[in-house]
Amino acid sequence: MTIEEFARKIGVSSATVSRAIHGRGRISPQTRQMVLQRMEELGFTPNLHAQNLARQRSRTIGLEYLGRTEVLSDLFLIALARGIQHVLSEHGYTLLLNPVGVGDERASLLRRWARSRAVDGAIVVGDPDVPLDWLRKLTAQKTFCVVIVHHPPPPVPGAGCVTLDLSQGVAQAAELFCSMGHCRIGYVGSIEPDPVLPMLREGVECRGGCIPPELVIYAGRTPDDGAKAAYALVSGDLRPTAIFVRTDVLAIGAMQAIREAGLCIPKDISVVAHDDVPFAQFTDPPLTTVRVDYEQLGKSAVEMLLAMLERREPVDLHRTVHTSLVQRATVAPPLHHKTISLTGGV
Amino acid sequence: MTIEEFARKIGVSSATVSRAIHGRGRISPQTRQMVLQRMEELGFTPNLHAQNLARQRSRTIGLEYLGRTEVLSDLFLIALARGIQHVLSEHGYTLLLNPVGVGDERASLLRRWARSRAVDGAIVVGDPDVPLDWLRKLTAQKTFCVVIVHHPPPPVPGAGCVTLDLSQGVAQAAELFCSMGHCRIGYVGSIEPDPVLPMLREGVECRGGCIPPELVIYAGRTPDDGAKAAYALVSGDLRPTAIFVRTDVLAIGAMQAIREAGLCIPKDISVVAHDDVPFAQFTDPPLTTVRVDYEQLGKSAVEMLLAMLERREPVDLHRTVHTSLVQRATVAPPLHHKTISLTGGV
DNA sequence: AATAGATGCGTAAACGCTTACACAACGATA
DNA sequence: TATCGTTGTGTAAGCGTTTACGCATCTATT
Repeated sequence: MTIEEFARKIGVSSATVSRAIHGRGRISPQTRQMVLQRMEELGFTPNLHAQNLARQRSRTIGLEYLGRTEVLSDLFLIALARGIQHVLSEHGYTLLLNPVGVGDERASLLRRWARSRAVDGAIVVGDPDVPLDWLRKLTAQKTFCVVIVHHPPPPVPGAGCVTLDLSQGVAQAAELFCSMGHCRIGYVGSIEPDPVLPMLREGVECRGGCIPPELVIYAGRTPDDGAKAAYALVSGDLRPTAIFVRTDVLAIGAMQAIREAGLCIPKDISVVAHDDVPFAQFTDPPLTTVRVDYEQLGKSAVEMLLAMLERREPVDLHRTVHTSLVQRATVAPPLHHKTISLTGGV
Repeated sequence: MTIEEFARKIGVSSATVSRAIHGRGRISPQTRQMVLQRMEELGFTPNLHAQNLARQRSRTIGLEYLGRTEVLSDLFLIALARGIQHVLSEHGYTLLLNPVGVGDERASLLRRWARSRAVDGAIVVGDPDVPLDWLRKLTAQKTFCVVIVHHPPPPVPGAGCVTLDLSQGVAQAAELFCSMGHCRIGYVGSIEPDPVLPMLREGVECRGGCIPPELVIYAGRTPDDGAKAAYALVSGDLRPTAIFVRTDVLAIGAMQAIREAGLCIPKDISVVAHDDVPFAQFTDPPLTTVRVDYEQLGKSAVEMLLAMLERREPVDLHRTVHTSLVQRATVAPPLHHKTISLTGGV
């Protein structure tokens, strides 16, 4: 049923129906009520594509991740998407997730979406940053963007930024390690470049500890990657008394590898991870990890984007989200008094 | 840039550009190549809404879950969505995820999407089934559907069905329990109605075991729910020697509760769960669970839907996906020879 | 050389909305 | 009573595509 047919059927013009739907323009309250009610009765819903075409906007925004995995494969992106969708749906917007493909491939898909007006705007998660010229091209097409990055880029008109500052949580982890007496710490990274290692190292070194380069491994993304890295660390000549693992997903594999090596967490080796995904509190023992409030992050980003899209006035274009350590049970003081054999366990 | 502007700019008509883009209609190969190349150069992308309006279709499908949680909150739905999106993107389709809200709320949103032509079709996951009249209304609006359910509904024109048959995996679990010598088995369910318990009970009883009604608890969805239920089971008068937990997510909490009760898995109590989500192999010990190939399930459903949408053939409107048990390390024979005190551990 | 069918392309009419504008009806003011 | 703003509604012109149709132009057949 088209708006024209529907309008005839209830004895008004299509313009009146349109005004009733949007509550804008001059229309008497009675007529509006009547139209709305009969819409309900007859089940009329305006054609979305015609609306989008006429209004020159789609009330849809895209979520884009420039990293090497897909949005639906990463727990943290899922949490982010959830936060975004909550706010979005309250404002009648729709979220579009870029499908498969990686990095550049998706970056250019987003540009197509922008050009075809599939989306009015986008939230872009950097990995860890966002190419500046690409961002400029996007905003030049009147597609508003909010980027989520570790370091704020130079201002780009039409683009906002929420920076995810990991330093606090990581500093707390360093402090915990050192206060427990750990001074030789291993590091299992995910993918380079990685802003976390320098932060952690600074925190550790200013307290007299160290993260020796030979105890740094960039593992990858999967639990298996984490397992391999942990095994390497733990079976090396100079076993660390504690390790920091860049993501909980890596850590779940790392912990398994450590167990299988006959070591006990946290007695023989302490572990701190990063992200605090939902399963982190259910590992054995529960994982001490840096909490990132991804839902909050998503909300901040989308609120900023909506402000840009709706008001079209320069809102505050920068926010920061911080992290903090949540202590559970994978950290304990090191065993200084004896050497532990790899296979013997405790 | 509109197609008209672009066409003028390269010296042809808009119709020619359109024909070049779609490769349909009468157009010389040379012209087509030229247009395509200049599109690349000038960065022209047709307006999606105008296309959708003119073609009366959006190449978009919706994924709908009629249960009580959101799509992005359930690991199994995420896996499903991933499988769907893979196939979809190969065919130039887009996936739309219904936002927040539960059950009926979303069911009526999907109807709106269908009426507004936001989606051409939908994949509907029942919980556990799909209201028949609702489905008929949907297909009556020319929105093709594929439902994923436990029991195939009577045929509805315009709707396909893939049934997820859990019986095999559950039967294997029953067999494993019994062959190990467990005969008093506890059950932690999720939400009723639940087709699994009858299946399990049948398998257990025909081998001489039992699932006493007092050892059946419908817990909920979260790990905490699972923990509470497991604690109740394990601290009751008649402790089961093995428990079946309806989902891995419940199980992860249940296992923690069992550990905290001082019991050892699998020595003191065996656990089998259901779903085989990604973290299942990384619990301690690795979880024996019924594997559901959600990505495959999603692929089957979307292939069927695409066949209907593209009108290739009256495809086979029914498929079945089966499950199977993956044995890891949470099952062992029961300790028959002594009574275990709750707090004492082993 | 005349005709018929292909072939390639342009013109213009949808597709179903929104909204600027026109206009009639009305009460308030001069 | 004449004038004026105000209010509610209808008319019609976009929005940017797709595609049926018509018209040249070309090749193949007689």
